[in-house]
Amino acid sequence: MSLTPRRKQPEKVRRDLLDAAARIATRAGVQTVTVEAVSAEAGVTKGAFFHHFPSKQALVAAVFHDLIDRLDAYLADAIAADPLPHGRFTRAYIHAVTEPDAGGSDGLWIAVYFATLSNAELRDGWRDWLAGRLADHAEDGPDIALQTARFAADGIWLGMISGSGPAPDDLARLRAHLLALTLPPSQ
Amino acid sequence: MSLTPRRKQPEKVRRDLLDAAARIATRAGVQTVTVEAVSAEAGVTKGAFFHHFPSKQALVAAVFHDLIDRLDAYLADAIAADPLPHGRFTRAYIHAVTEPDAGGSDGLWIAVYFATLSNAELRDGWRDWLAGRLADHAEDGPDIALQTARFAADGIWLGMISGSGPAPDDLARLRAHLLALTLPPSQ
DNA sequence: ATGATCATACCAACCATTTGGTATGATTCA
DNA sequence: TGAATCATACCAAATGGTTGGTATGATCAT
Repeated sequence: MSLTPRRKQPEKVRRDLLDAAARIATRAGVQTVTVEAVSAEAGVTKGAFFHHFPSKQALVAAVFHDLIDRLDAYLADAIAADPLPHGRFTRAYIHAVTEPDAGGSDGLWIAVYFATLSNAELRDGWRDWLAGRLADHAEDGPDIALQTARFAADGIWLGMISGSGPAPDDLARLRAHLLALTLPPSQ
Repeated sequence: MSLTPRRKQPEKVRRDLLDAAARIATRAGVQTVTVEAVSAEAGVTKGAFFHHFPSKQALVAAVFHDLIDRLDAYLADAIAADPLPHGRFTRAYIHAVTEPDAGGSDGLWIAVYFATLSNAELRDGWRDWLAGRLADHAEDGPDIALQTARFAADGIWLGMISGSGPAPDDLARLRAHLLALTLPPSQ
């Protein structure tokens, strides 16, 4: 690990491009994510961009999968740390979606929205991913209370990224309430 | 309604442009809403478009306000028809958001998403509108169960427009469950 | 070791298309 | 006639993508 920086470091450039795209989407909105803007933000030229990605679409897909992977890792950890089986997945999902910096860097979730909603192909990818996770935790699927809690988390997330979300202390109350909803019926 | 063809009717052209924009956004996504596409869909040229709207931004804003007005009318009706005071607004909101053709033409809600999320100014407009409605029905605001139900409705709506929504019968079950959540605690 | 060889990583300039917007002229209505 | 309504033709800017070329570093025969 030499201190003299490697002059060519393709992996880092590729990573920088991915991060730059997410950062720009977070900072200035979806429509400002252009190939040139991403390249400039990463400190590189368009030529380099198209060396690493065959198209802008490919970059978007890469950002998407990158975040999906992060989300998967977060969920797996949270589920493993949860001693109560019932509603595990839903609780982890609530945390991941509701805490802005759950997946790593802050606000990166806006990029998920950007990738997901603005593109039909990735929209299907998101749907399939969610269906897959629900299949992995089949017991969380049909339960109507858990379903409701997950949709409420989605709604809160939508509010957060669209600026009409709850105030911070309201958010904490809501999260606690949603988590309470995931507990088994107190029969 | 004369059979003699083609009298000029500027109001109708303006309406057609608004409807065309919403229709295109619904059919083919946000980024396909261009002034040329909207003009063509309305059976008119760009010249006519810019005669009725000073900019594309103005068109988007008009679509937004148009749908807001429709939503307001729908909510007012639903609230007036609801004999139970507690949770009136939230129930009306659930219906409006959860039933695709609640506001009039089918699927027009995607245009709300398009107008709201893709534009900072209109995002603020949506937030202010929602805050205003909640102020009108202050009793529905802080109640955590009602808050949860509204956010869940938002989440369902998000799923519907992003293709990852619940199946039709699941949707009916969910709506019923959300409506049940709005009833006063059975003390 | 060292020089030739070659693939990878990157840059700078350019291209084709699309987009929002404008200028101007033709019709239509009052 | 004169104002409103629309069409045609055009423009400047931005965008995704391409091209030709350069710099760097790994490989390998010598």
